[in-house]
Amino acid sequence: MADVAAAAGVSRATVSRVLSGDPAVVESTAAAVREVIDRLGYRPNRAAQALMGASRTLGVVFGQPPERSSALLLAAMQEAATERGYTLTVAIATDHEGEQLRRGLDSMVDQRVAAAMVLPATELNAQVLAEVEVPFPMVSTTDLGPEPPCSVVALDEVGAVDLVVQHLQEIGRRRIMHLGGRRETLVARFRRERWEALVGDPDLFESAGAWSARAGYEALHKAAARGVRPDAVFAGADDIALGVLRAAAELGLRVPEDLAVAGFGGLPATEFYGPGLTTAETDLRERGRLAVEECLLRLADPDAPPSRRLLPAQLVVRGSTVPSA
Amino acid sequence: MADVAAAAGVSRATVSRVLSGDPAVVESTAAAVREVIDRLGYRPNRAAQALMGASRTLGVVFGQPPERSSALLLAAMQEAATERGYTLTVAIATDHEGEQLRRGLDSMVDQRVAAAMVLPATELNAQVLAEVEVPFPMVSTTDLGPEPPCSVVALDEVGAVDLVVQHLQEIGRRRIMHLGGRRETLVARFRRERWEALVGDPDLFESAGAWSARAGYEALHKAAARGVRPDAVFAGADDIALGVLRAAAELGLRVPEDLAVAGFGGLPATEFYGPGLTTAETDLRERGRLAVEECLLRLADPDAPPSRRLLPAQLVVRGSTVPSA
DNA sequence: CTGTTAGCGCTTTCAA
DNA sequence: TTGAAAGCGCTAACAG
Repeated sequence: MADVAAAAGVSRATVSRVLSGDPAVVESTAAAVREVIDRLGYRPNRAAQALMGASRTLGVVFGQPPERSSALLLAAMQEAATERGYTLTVAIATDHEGEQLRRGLDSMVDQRVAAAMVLPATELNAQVLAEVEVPFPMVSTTDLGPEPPCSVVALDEVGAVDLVVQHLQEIGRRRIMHLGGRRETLVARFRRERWEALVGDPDLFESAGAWSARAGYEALHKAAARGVRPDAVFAGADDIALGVLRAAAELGLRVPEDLAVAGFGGLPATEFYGPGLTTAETDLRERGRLAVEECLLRLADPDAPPSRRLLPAQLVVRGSTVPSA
Repeated sequence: MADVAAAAGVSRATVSRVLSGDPAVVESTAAAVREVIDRLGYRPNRAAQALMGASRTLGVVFGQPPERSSALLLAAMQEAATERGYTLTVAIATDHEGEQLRRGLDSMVDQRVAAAMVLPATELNAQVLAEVEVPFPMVSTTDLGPEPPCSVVALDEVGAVDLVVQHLQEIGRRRIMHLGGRRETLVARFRRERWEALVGDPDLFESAGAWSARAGYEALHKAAARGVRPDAVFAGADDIALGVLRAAAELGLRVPEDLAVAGFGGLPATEFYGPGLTTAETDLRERGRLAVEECLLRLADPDAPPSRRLLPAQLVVRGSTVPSA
């Protein structure tokens, strides 16, 4: 930086101001400095910047083992962050006690991140989020209900469930079963509660206990053994639905005639799950992008109240609920 | 840190030594300092540490849009890094020109990472890797062939292809077609080359152009239209195989009787792809862990020659090649 | 074995 | 509108 300053015939302070886009610098000086900066290929030292408080890095904390969807979210965040001159640092918390999330946040504090995006996943993690004190703004990418303790940019779970269940009802299904994912999880509860509000028969619920195909497979068999006879399944995740498809075949149920099956998530591969899986697609790119945006907004205005943005899902109808032409 | 030093009745330098586990500090002093450290809940400022050169963060640069497998890799790296007191910062490069990879590495330089793990993905990115000059050790998580420009911790592609193709041959298949993934990609070339060495009929190749189910679906149809009549398909990725399964059904081919199908990757969900997908499973946890290990090894001994560790795949045989009992 | 003394590269008052 | 000076929190010689 001293070199740049010398070459441009200004002080280091001025170079610093140009770097941060300080409008106080007169344009002619600024232009000259910028010219020297890229002639010399100068790049500021992030660590030194961070030392002064104004770090240009955002934290990402995942409260569950990363899946394809978290990867997509991360990619979107990374892209948006890069565009704004920020970099990303990540932590992953996969325990059941919320302890790792706390540690992950500690690590973000140590690194002096400007703000953090958190995917709390479980109820316990959400609680940690509500209680923890950190010196930077946070935004959750999972909904935390009304009056959230921090900003939220998440999927509109209620709306998404409505989309799926109403579709199932519109095609004439009356015994719509729900197969929930990992129990400890916030979204498992949201989805179940909304489904129950719409369907009203708790007996048609079965927890798969995980978001996997195997879990879905076993859950449908278990339900069948219990004597439950649904004419539709609303699976809590696409992979759960994949397992259901196999179980249905083994139970002699034709899809969609005897059993309509809908997933949740909208993985690209779902087009080829069985006869094509009907599913609620969520825009993870948009979610990641908005999460970064929200971070920067909070940075700009630290004492604005936390906002809550819920993004709509989109229903994709395929052969698993409506026979294709 | 000054507070800790004062409370422990030592100098800041000693606190710093205790923190870095300097054996020069006598155990009694060290213990006293540690006691004060966690009584006061002191946590060192990473940025300040980084300013001195010895940053405790590792970079991860993905050369492709992150998928489930990169997510798994990232999780494993994160876990291993945390264990060793390191944190992770990530960049993603998805362009076709290698430009973004260069930028990603620049950003790692700016952040003064101690070392970086890179997944170059494409040939162009590998070239960038070979040419770029960075002030930290790098380890590639994709193989770069013999005499790599940096350390490599990757899947043994040759061995994995052998596993799959030999299995197909052992069950009596003679016309083993290969459906390759994204063309620009290093592993697409490795897999194709090894398949060709084993099978010897370039006519049985078709590029799907991407790693997706849709790409696999279209590729098999295209091959069929071309008049190719394979009795087995070795897909370059699990999702490609998923698309193949559907295309096969549409072509009136029974799996596995008329067409044996094998995937590559070992996604958990493959158990429920069609009749269960035979696939080459790779241990991403291990790969991530070893990549971190290799970073630390290089950090400890900067002028050791780059090493090349290739991890074996494991064949999982399922109904898509061998009818289940 | 431990303390003193200089910085690392940047930002930010405060003056000019 | 710009410059001078004073750190941010830590580590690394160099003494002692």
